Amino acid sequence: MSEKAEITMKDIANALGVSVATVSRALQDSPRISSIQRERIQAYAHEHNFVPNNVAESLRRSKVSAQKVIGVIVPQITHYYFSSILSGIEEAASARGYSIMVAQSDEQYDREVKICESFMGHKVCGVIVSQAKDTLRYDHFERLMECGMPLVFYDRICTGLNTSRVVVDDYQGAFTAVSYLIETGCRRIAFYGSDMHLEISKNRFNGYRDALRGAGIELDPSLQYECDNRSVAERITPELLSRSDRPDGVFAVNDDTAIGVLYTAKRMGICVPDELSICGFTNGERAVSCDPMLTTVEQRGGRVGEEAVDVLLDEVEGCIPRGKVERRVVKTRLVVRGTTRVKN
Amino acid sequence: MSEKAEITMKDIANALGVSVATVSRALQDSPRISSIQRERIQAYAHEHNFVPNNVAESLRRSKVSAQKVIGVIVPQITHYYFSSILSGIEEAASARGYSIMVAQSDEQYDREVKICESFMGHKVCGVIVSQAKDTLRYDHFERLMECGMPLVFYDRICTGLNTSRVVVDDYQGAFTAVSYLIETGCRRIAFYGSDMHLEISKNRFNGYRDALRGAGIELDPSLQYECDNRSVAERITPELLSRSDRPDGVFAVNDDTAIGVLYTAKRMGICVPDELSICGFTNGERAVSCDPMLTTVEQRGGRVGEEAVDVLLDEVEGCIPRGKVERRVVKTRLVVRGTTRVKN
DNA sequence: AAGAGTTGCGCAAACGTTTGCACGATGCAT
DNA sequence: ATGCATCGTGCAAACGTTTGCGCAACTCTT
Repeated sequence: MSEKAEITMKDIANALGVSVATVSRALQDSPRISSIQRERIQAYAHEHNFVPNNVAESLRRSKVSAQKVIGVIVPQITHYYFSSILSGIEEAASARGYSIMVAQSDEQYDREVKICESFMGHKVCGVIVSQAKDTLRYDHFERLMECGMPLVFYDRICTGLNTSRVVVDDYQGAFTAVSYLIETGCRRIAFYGSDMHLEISKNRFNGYRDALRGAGIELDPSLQYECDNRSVAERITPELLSRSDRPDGVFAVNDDTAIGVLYTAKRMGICVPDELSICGFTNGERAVSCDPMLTTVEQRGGRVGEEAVDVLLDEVEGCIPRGKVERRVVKTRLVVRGTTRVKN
Repeated sequence: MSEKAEITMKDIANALGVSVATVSRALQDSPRISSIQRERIQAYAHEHNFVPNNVAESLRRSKVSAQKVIGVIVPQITHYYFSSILSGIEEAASARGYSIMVAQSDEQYDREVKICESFMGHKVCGVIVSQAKDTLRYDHFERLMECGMPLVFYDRICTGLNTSRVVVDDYQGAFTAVSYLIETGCRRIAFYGSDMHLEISKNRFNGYRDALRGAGIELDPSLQYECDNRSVAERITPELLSRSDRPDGVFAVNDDTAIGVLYTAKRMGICVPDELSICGFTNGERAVSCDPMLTTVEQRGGRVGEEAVDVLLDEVEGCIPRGKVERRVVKTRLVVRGTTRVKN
């Protein structure tokens, strides 16, 4: 039943006794057509809710311009930061008349390669990507670039490639946060960061370091941990907090970790923030779900996504000379809540 | 620079002195080709990393089968439950060789209509959708169905349409949760739910009601609130908790609301769970971020997404007679944590 | 050795658009 | 009247595939 075959330009042309070319032109408001025909055709098309076949259009145009579809690679959709970026991408893309194809790499290099191939095959007009933790080679990205596919990295950029990118101001965010901890009385501040080969980790560490230096506080390597999630944080923190020279503040690379520290401290009877200030990075849902609520650096994923689309489409639509790399930095913002002391 | 034009079957054909037809057949392992040619062609293709043009393929096949792309409509990507469903969809789809196009309705009917049109134009093979809160008419969905487009609803199903759907066992989840509250000593249990015109809200209420009845506890309408988010919960809960006949348990329609109740209670000096048990619904990240951690009904978004893809593709690939509606229910699971008392 | 079947390949049409070009019909200036 | 733009329309090619059909060159079977 149903299967009421969808209507094509040919159907319209036959019904109205004109050629397909005329229908095509009428529907794109070409000047090379009489207004009388234009209206007649548009009316008929609308009435029979005709919707142009994008596939055919893309094929036809393929020599000059690609499909209005953006390929998006995200490591893990469920992570709040990524889903907020994805949301920003979707919004910006649809505002400019583009659709998005989404695939998750699940942090695996092989999947990333497969996804790139799929995107090539689907003739997306460009790709927005945050690379998998697993990814050390980038031949697949190079292959995309060789084919002239615009590429924009976000969050986890590919350091080996000279491409457009949009990141968050990790250094400034960390610097501001740690400076705030210092202003509110912290003197011994621990650092919980990811693997130092990731750019974001390095940058946040540098912000931390420089804030301390700026205040004349000496760096203590024994306060620096490689830890970027809650379970590890809950495992290693008890040792740290039972030291005689225990810290009076913690800056963590993300909210998850910060929450791990927070609850470990509470469990040990250490009062947050009076005895220990804690600051995270992300400002996701959980930052307001913990008790006390988390002071954290807002990472503004939505904005990151929007900027990425902007950069990409400027390149796609030729506003920007092809090959020029654009680097955008979105500003972070410190959100002060209950896990830090107040200025006196 | 770059722009190294991508390679097509024609290029391969020319290079190897065969026809495009032969190349096509060789690449799809057609039996109508000699193994010698097949290998020669496949080798050449692989070496020049040829990737078939999906757009052209789809166009060619359009009479018999559509593109291997699934359209997905989600109200809000950033909501944890939806992002977990989306993740499940992506995973299941890619496992079966399909890609997904994602768009968010942002809870608006108009956007939903636009998205449906876009999906039609892009010739997706089917659509998976959870409708916007705003959506009261469903002509746009009907139009899709008229064109023979398989349609699967998840979470917020369209009650006016007889289509395939996959939902969570809201009734059972609520029943189990409320029964548990009763077992652990609650006698006066409040209900915080969404607008009763939503199916999920009705079903969860029924589970709540029947659990009470089963225990011989009379329903008290003054304990039922229309409230499905934290800010409203924080506004209305103080009144409820200062009543002389205040409840000793709360069942909330989602974790956000439950957390609102939790913190309101704490602020009022009411001890959770000793004086007040609280149970949510979702089991997202925040459920383990609050203190005490939230007892809640796990909604298993990932599984919902997978099932939706399964149902859709069975229809697309013709395993299931077109037009047969399939209704799947994924089981929920009560996750007991710190906001409920323990059995004695 | 002749017919029948099989194998391996190419031709060409088709999918639904867009667009350069041509062509007839106007309008306008000579 | 003639020439020359201008306007509105149609023809047909092209985009990169897939696939029904035809055909030549084989391999058997008798």
